[in-house]
Amino acid sequence: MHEIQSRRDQIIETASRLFKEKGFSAVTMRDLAGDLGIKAASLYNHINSKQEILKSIIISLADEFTEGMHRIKTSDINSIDKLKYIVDLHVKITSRNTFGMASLNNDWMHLEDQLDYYLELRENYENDFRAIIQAGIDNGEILNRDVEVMLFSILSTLRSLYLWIPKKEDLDAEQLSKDLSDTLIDGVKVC
Amino acid sequence: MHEIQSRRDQIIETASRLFKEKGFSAVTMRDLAGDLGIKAASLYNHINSKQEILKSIIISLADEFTEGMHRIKTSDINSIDKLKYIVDLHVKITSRNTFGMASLNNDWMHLEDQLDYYLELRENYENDFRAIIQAGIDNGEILNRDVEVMLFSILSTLRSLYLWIPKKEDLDAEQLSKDLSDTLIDGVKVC
DNA sequence: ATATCAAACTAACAATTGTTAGTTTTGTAA
DNA sequence: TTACAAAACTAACAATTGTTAGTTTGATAT
Repeated sequence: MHEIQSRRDQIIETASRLFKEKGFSAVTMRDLAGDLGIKAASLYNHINSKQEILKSIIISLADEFTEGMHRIKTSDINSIDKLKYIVDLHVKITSRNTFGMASLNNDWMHLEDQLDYYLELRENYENDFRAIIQAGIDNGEILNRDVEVMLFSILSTLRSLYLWIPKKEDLDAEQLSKDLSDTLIDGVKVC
Repeated sequence: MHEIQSRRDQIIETASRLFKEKGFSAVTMRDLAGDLGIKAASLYNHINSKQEILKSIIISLADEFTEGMHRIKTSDINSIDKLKYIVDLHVKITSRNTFGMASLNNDWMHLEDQLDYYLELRENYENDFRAIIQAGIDNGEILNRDVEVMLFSILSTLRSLYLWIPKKEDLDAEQLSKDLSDTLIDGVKVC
C-alpha cells in the first residue's frame, strides 16, 4: 500500500528540500523546476506562486504543533510527563518532515499574508509550554529556577532537531525521544 | 571613551542586522545602502562585494569560537567546569554580536571561497566538544548516556542564544551564563 | 478515430539584482 | 586658496527574478 503523491505534493516536497539547503530566498523557481525535470513555467499548472509553496510548508506544520500542544495541555498527567510528550511531539513531527522544519524555523519571516497567523500560533505555543513548566515548579516536580531559561533551553533543542535527525541513519524515533527526554529533564551531571 | 567606527564597520554592522531580519539572500545592496542613508553604488567605496560582507561577519565569529575552545580544552580543569566555560564562551560572544550569530547559524551555506574553511572549523569545534563530554563520562563526572544526544542538546541551546538574548532587556551576561549552565547540567527535574 | 484535459512546453514581460565607470561633493591639511 | 583624498553621487550594464500568455504533447474515455 503506497500513497499516490500528487504533482503538487511532489513540488512542495522538492521545494522543502531546496529551501532547507539554501533558504527560501535563494531558491529560484528555475532551480525548483530543474530538480523536478520540468521548466519553471510548468510549475504554475500546479501552484499559484512561490509564496504559496512556503505557506503550505510552514502553516501545516505549525497547525500540527498547535494540535499536539492542545492534546498535551488538556491531558490529565503530571508536568514531567507533559514535557516528555512535548519532546515526543517534536521528534515525531520533525522526523516525518525534516526539510519543512527548516523553513518553519528559518523562513517564516517571508510569509506575507500568513505571517500574523504564524506568529500568533508560535506565541500561544510558547505560552502553553511556559505554563506547563510553571505548573511543574508550583507543585514541586520541577526545579525552582528561571522559567525562561528552562523554556528556552528545552525549546531550542527541540527546534534544532531538524538539523540532527537527518544525520542519524536508521533513526529510531522512539529511542531518540527517550534519550532526549532523559537529557533535557535530568541534565548531564552525575549527582 | 568611545570607539571610532570606520564606515566599513558601520556597513558590516548594518548588514548583520538586516541579514538577521531577512536572511543574506533576501537583503539587497539597495536595502543595505538605504539603511545607511546612501546609494548602493557608494557601498563599493568601502567593501568589495556582498559576499565579502558575509565572509567578514561569519569568519571572525568562527575564529573567536575556535580560539575560545582551544583555551578551554587545554586548560587544567574538570569536565563539568569545561562545560561551564563553553556556556560562558557562547553567552559572551553572542551577547556582543547577536546579529552576526544569525548569519553564522543560517547563512554559512552562502559562503563561497570560505565554505570549506568554515565547515572545517565547525567540525573541529564539535569534535572538541564531544571529546570533553566523553572524558567526563570516562571519569564519572557526566552521566553515562548517549554522547551525541548530550552534545546535540547543549550545543543546540547555545547556538540558539542569538534568538533569545535580544529579548532580555538589560541583560546580565554573568547571570544568564550561570542560569544556563545550571539548567543544561542539572536538567529541570527535582531529584 | 475523436474529444478531452491535465501537464508539459516556448517565448516573453517588467522588475530587480549585484556591480562598474565616471563624476561631483565634502572635509581637511598645506 | 589650493590641493588632495575619501566618500558620496548619477547612470547604466548584463544577468536573473517570478510570473503570464498562448501552444503543444500525451494519455484516457467515448
